Amino acid sequence: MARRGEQALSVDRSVRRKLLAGAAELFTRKGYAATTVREIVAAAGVSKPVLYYYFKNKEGIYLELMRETFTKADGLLASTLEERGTVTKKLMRFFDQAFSLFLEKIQGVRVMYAIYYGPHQGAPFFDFEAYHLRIQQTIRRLVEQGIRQGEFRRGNAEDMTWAILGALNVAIEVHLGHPEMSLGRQGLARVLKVILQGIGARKGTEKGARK
Amino acid sequence: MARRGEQALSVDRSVRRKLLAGAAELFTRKGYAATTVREIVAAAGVSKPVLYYYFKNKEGIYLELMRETFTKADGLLASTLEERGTVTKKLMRFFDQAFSLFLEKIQGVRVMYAIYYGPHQGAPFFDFEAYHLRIQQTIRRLVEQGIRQGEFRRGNAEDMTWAILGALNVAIEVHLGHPEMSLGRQGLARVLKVILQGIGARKGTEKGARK
DNA sequence: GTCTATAGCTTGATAGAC
DNA sequence: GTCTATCAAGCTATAGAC
Repeated sequence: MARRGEQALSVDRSVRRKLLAGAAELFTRKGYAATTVREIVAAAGVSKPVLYYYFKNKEGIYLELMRETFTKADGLLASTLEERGTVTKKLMRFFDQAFSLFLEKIQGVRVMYAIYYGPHQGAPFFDFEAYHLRIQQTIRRLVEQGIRQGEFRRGNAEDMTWAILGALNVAIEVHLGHPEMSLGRQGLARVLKVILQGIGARKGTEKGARK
Repeated sequence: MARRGEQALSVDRSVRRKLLAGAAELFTRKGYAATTVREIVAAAGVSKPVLYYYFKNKEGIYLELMRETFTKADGLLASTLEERGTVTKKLMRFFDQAFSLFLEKIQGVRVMYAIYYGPHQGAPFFDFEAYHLRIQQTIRRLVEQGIRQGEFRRGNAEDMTWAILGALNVAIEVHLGHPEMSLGRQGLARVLKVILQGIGARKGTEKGARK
């Protein structure tokens, strides 16, 4: 049963992926509501029942697509908090991996953006907010840690969090709209550094920094 | 002719505004394609020909909505560059006014976001990119000016531009998704300060700032 | 089961009266 | 400036042939 299971799984994976990829492309281009199950299965080169086998229905494939897109992000958030080293290092690594993850799951992210900022189109509820919040809180904890450890300037942790998050947001959104002028991982790292230089405490000038 | 013109204009304005506001609300909630001319005129409490009188057609009201949303932004960009004073002051003032403008035209911005990140839905082309680019270039010029004048640290102007723009983006997007936790004008000003403190040159420590 | 023709509805748009 | 009445084009659903 194990062998059959594995074999089935590999075939499974291939068709499953095709369906998910096709659905993502169609959801992005035409929107969730305007995309028909027919089109999805046609794009994957399979028949309708195949979709209903792997996913319960159109809602199911959408939810699975969102789940698949965000599930790795959750792991990244958890591992970031557990990491050791300076907060600066943690943030740099987190941004680098988060951006890589974004690139890997960009089709899913596109669908997310369309649903989040556009009309719901009857798409089933998926808790995007929870992820936004978790990312924000992770960064905030890092910032607070940085302040406690004297690595960052004493100041409003909330404001610093938004400044940092802004860099990730901008990198993602530039890439979504203009992939050809994307900052890329290196660019994002540089922008983050620009911001951290403002947040990082400078040795010997802890106070009196502002005029 | 002046008097008649004025009178006509004031009545005009009222119905026009109602149509534009209703259209914005519907485009946001249901999407451009799914919104019918009938719904728009019903929301404004007028009959169909009224819409065709003020705007050429459905595309026309959409384009006018976008034009109305972005036209003031253009003036703001121009006046910002002409202003006098420190670059920091200019940036602070620009962000404050840009955010106020965003709040004033938030319905139009919502429609823009939906079209930009979502499916086009057959909406006529509107050059959002041009505005994004113009905002980016304005900030970039300010940054370069700041560097030239010794007000900002010598560094990659592009990276600094993205860091700054990130703050505005975040403030706008938080407000769009969670108006109740909006940074507001004050919050945005604080976040911008956080970033500028990193970009601004510190007196007497021009070099050797980083470890 | 599958395809196709068509009836009926909805849509964007206009003519002409007031 | 605004309305009623109406149009043509396009879509959806389905009856009925195969």
